[in-house]
Amino acid sequence: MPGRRVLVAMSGGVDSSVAAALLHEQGYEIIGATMKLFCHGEDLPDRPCCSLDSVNDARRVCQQLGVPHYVLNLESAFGRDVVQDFVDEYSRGRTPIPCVRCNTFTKFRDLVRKAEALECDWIATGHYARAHDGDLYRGLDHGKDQTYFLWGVERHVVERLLLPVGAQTKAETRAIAHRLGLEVIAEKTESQDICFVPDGDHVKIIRRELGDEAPALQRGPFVLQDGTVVGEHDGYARFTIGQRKGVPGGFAAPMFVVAIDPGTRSVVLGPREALLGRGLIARGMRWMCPAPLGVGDRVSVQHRHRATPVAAEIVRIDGDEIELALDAPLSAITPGQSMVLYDGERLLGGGFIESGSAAPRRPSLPVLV
RNA sequence: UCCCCGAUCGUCUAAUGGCAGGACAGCGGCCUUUGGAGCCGUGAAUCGUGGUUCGAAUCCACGUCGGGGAA
Repeated sequence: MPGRRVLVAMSGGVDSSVAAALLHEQGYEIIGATMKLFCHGEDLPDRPCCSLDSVNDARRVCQQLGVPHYVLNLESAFGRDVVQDFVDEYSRGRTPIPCVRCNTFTKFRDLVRKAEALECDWIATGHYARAHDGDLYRGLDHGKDQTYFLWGVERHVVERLLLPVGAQTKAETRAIAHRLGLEVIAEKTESQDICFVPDGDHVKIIRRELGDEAPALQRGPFVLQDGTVVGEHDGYARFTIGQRKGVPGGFAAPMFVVAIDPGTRSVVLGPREALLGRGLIARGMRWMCPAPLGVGDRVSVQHRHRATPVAAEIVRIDGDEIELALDAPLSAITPGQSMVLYDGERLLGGGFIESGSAAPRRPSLPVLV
């Protein structure tokens, strides 16, 4: 019989502050915790999360609620599991998704550890998602749904997870913040950019970690799919599949990055149609649902944040590798990004995209014997 | 040292005597807890100097630059 003590992850933003306040209102015993994931050096103002200001905002909300507040220093784990991977992925010509790795390897894992140390019965966050009996469902406000970033959280964590804002809209959350007197944070802007990249320039991080000589930061050719060289770029780490910004002009139609080849440092360009794929392979597959699905099962796949999911069939599973045949083509299937499987609103699991393919693997047809 | 051909936004190009237009790139905004995309908005050019003409990117002369040819 679980009690009422809950450890709330508080970033200092609107969502997690309201989450804490709502649970407090409902009679839970709240303990606030702010995770310090990295050090910005000389602290930058107005960072939506992880800045000194944010820690102070979270502390202030806890004071207002009259509850304790802890700061968890997770800098070394975050550096190892998130920042290092971020840099490695770019070096390999892939596009990392640090938010997923942070949720999977840092945030929730250490939050649970701290919750156990404090003998909490529950943990809570300000994510727009809904948890019921160990399953995770999309946030009621589909425009704000964050399940795409949460597929790596383990089921036993979800079983103890409270997500108070997941069943309401962002507008409602802000309204509640005002009602509860959380004026300072009620109108904070949405967090954006990668939290450990202060000014949105991720190349700086790569340079800091790998130095100016890193191959991913050296000049290289822009080439068309037939091999024609059409220009020069300042480092393939500045590009991702589907990107249009920064590619040379002079074509009749917009051109997009369709591939990155770290071996030759080539950034391959092609028209919009060249981005379409009917097959997808992912690795690091994790299932959140109690019983993993198998070959022949049908799912709904989302291959990037805020993309519309498409129906697909599982055509192969080898260990943690999975291959899907898509009913409809997806654009810009990007190695390194997440693909998340759903059954309607319910999150089934996810993995990291290894590759897409133009032609789907032949779906398994029923064999008549 | 002669003869051709060419030169228009950052790029590719349209306008062949009548307001220099488009595409792509750029920039700004919206959107967004990754990177992108998308949507809305926006700045940007006739190689130079003369001449012809009511009017020149367009015709003429000279020059500059680029490409090709010529002992």
